[in-house]
Amino acid sequence: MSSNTSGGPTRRERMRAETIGEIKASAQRQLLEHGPGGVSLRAIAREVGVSPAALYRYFDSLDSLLVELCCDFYDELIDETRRAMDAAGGEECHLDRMKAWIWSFRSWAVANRRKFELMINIPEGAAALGLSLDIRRLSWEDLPPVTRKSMEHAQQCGAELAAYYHQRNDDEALGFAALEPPELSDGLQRELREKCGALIIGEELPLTWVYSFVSGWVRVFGLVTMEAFGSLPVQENIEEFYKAQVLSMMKDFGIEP
Amino acid sequence: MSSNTSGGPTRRERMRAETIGEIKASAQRQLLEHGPGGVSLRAIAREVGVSPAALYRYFDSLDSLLVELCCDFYDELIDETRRAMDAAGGEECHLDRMKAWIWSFRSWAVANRRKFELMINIPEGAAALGLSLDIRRLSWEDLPPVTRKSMEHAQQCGAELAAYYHQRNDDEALGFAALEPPELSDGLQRELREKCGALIIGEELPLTWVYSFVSGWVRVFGLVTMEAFGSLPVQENIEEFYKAQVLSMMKDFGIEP
DNA sequence: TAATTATAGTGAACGGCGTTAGCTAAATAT
DNA sequence: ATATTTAGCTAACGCCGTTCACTATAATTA
Repeated sequence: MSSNTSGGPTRRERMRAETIGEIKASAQRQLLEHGPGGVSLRAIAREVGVSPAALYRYFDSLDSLLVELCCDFYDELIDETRRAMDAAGGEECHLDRMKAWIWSFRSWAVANRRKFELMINIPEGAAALGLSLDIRRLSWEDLPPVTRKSMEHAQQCGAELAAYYHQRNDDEALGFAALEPPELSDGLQRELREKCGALIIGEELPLTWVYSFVSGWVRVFGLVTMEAFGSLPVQENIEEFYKAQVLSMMKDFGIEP
Repeated sequence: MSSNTSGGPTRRERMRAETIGEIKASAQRQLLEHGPGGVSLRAIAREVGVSPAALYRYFDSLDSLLVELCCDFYDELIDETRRAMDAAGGEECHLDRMKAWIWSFRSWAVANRRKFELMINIPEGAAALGLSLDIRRLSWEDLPPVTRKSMEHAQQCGAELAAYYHQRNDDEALGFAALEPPELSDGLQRELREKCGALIIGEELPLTWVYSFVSGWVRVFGLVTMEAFGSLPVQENIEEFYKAQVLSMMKDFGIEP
């Protein structure tokens, strides 16, 4: 007597989904209160009103529960970033959309320090972009889920850069704009183009653009993690400092506002 | 019957110091093998050949043992950096000494990922520079020990920047060299000067220099942490990429090699 | 409808953990 | 020689993640 004949999810499937939701909600509460490492299966079981062993019907282990949480957080981040980018302007506003990406990344990470901590410390997630080497030989579907989400997030920005590049390239009056890198060996050039170009940005761009992208990526990553971990020297005027840093970056890239 | 009459440490003090050494050594072994979080008091006790409770004669808790380990690691890092800087050149070579600082920081962090992980994740250590606000009202001796060490490390580089500034300032032929920041509010200007200037660099420098220093600091921190956590896009030609980044930074600051 | 199978749940146990309390023996100090 | 400080012990408390054997209950099949 399954309701599957009417197409929708089974009654059991609904119950199961709801239970999973409760478990995750409880785990998230504990994460927000005690930080990663303060999340305990037994405490979750107590809160949900079930025996500890029962949780193993829903998750393989505490770790895999945390990984799933992590993926959810990436989805949150990606959604919010998408919204912020769309609010910044539609087509032809790629520069503003990139700024919106940076800014919403920062705000989300700061407003959700604990979640962000977890995302950074999750082993497979941290090695997200670093795995690029093996990534090339792996199909997208077989990547560790956190890695995939993390790349999805990076690509939001990379795609915008590519669009911006084409926009400037089509309009001959604008010409090119990118940081001129020092002389680079063939090996590094290839690595930059293959990994960062094809994987992050999604298509092949000139070396100057790829180098600029990676340089900017490192700066933004540094800013966001330092602020989230509380090790940014500036503390009272952080927002302004951020904006100044973005302006400096653009100036370095030869982009005037 | 204490050997204290002859000035040296007591027999008991020697024993105690040796035991502390054994404990730390065992803890470090576990850290290197299993990462932070994989260090257990009971396992240490087993390895040292003593009951778990006995360890509490030497350390207040597992956490404080980890904090002490952390301080030792900072000493290691600071020592190695000092060596590298001295090897890079004596007086008048401040630029090379700063490069050496960056480079040895990077190599140490990569060669000692596990230790570096611990240093980053130790709560009070991470908030090192971020605490600057309260730091101003605290005497140096009362700072959390990890914070002090971390600042000591940063100051190694900051002092060099100050010396470089004076060198260029004295020699009128060279003039100034620093990144021109965008227009900054009075509040941010004061914060930069007070916290980063007085605290990191050790003396007051022009705003352009302080801004350049903090900008560079963020970039280096981003690079080092990303590489240590394996999330740097470039993987095969990291060293060259690093050197390129340093060159780009210098170029941005208006410093030609 | 009756028999069967898949699923969500239980309780008890294993081995691990950090930490505390109370005790003993040895080393030091008086 | 006596008193005191110190290093060590055992045992226990209350956590933890995880596994195992077992039971109802819901869904499927004959």
